[in-house]
Amino acid sequence: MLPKLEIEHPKSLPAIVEERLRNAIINAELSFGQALPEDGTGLALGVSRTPMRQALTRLESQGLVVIVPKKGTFVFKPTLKDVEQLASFRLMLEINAIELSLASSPETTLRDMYHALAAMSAVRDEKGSHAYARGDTAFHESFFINCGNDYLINAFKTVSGRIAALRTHLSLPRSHEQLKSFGEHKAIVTAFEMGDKSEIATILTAHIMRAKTTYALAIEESAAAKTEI
Amino acid sequence: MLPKLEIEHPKSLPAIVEERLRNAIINAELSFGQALPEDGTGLALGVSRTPMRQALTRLESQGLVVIVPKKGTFVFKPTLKDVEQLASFRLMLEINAIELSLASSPETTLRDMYHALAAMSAVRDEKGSHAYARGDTAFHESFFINCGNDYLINAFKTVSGRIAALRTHLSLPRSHEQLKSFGEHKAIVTAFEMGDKSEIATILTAHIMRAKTTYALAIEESAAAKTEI
DNA sequence: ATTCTGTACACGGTATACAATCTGATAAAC
DNA sequence: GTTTATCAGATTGTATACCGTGTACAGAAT
Repeated sequence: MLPKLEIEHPKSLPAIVEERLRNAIINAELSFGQALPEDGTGLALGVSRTPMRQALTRLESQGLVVIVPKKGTFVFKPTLKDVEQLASFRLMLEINAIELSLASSPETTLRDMYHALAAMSAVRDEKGSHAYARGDTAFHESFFINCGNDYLINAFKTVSGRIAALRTHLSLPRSHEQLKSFGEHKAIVTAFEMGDKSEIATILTAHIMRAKTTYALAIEESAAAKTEI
Repeated sequence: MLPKLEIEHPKSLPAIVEERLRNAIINAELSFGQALPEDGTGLALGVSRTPMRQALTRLESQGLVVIVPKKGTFVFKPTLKDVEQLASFRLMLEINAIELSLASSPETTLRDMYHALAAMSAVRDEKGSHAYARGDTAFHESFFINCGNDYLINAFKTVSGRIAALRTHLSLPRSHEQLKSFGEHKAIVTAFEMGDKSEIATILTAHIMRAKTTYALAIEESAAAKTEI
């Protein structure tokens, strides 16, 4: 018997570009509405148009960029309607995912939630860093990783980029919100440990709807700021 | 104020190819696992590899084709696990969509459901035609069209191709199922008219789970047939 | 006869060239 | 001065050439 000597295949260029752009959008290196020309002018990635094009096509299906035929590709720009609909949709996915996780593999889910919670706790005071947001993302991902339904996971993946982008773009300046947010996360874990589904749903609803309000305010503010100028 | 005079832009080649391939997969013109080379060998679409590639990339994100690096692109091949997970996921989406439709625009939803029901009724006896399946698809789409949440619509769109493909590929030979199916659709409309949410959920669950069982059987049969040979 | 290996071929990965079209600016006409 | 016509630049749309990799088949060695 031969020992397993698996090697990792080199990632394809489109995959690398996609990941890089995704992170750039999520971490606010690129701003909403920013143009992303196919030839990569300005973004110093040394790839030709073909892989770039493919990456942009994939990002479009994740809603992170908007491709306007014959005009160009731009980073998505969230509207108030987007924020509201996204929050409702996300709530639906998360409630289903967390209930499935509770039913099928509560131990590993709990472990993953604790991990994320610890990471968030460690960086709670670092203002302006994206570490807390990453922990937040990881916390919510733990429901999906353990829910056991690949389609549900996939549905979350296609919106998680937008959710994460909203978080980093719109919630940084109000870091006192982090306190409330952290408390809610802990409450979710507690309710999960008790196996109280309706309590989980209640807290999750409050949590996500509060986040929605925060983002909605931020969007209105930035819209107001624009008309002032 | 000017009247709105929107024109439809000519569809891009990738969009045409995507739609054509999508329909071909859904209508069983292509079989599961079939290879789809980028240069279109065999498929008489006269386009070059670039738009073909883009179409395949988009179809991959809808789960209709599988792209294996350096090997090729193939029509997806549903497994038992797929069918089960897809049914659960679909059920979740549909229950949410139909409840939203009931809350926000019951009249137009009802109208759309009646339309689809009439179309199904008209072709109920044509065995082997895809007309009934199309009506079925239209019926379920009416929840999403009227639910008012674009993300929910989008999530459904990304799985509707697979659902429709399962329908045409795996349910045709058992056309006596159509009778039961038709009755369930009518029952859904009745419950919707009464505004009875829990009744809707009950029927919808039974409806989708029965479809799941049908597909699961068909897959097991075709797997058994293969090992016999 | 079976297994291994070498080679030819086919296909996807990427880069690039050329065509089509949109945008914005500038100039001309009213 | 306002409107329209024209043109230049830029950017996407599409086709294709080249390269690397995977696969299949045939031939050789055991």
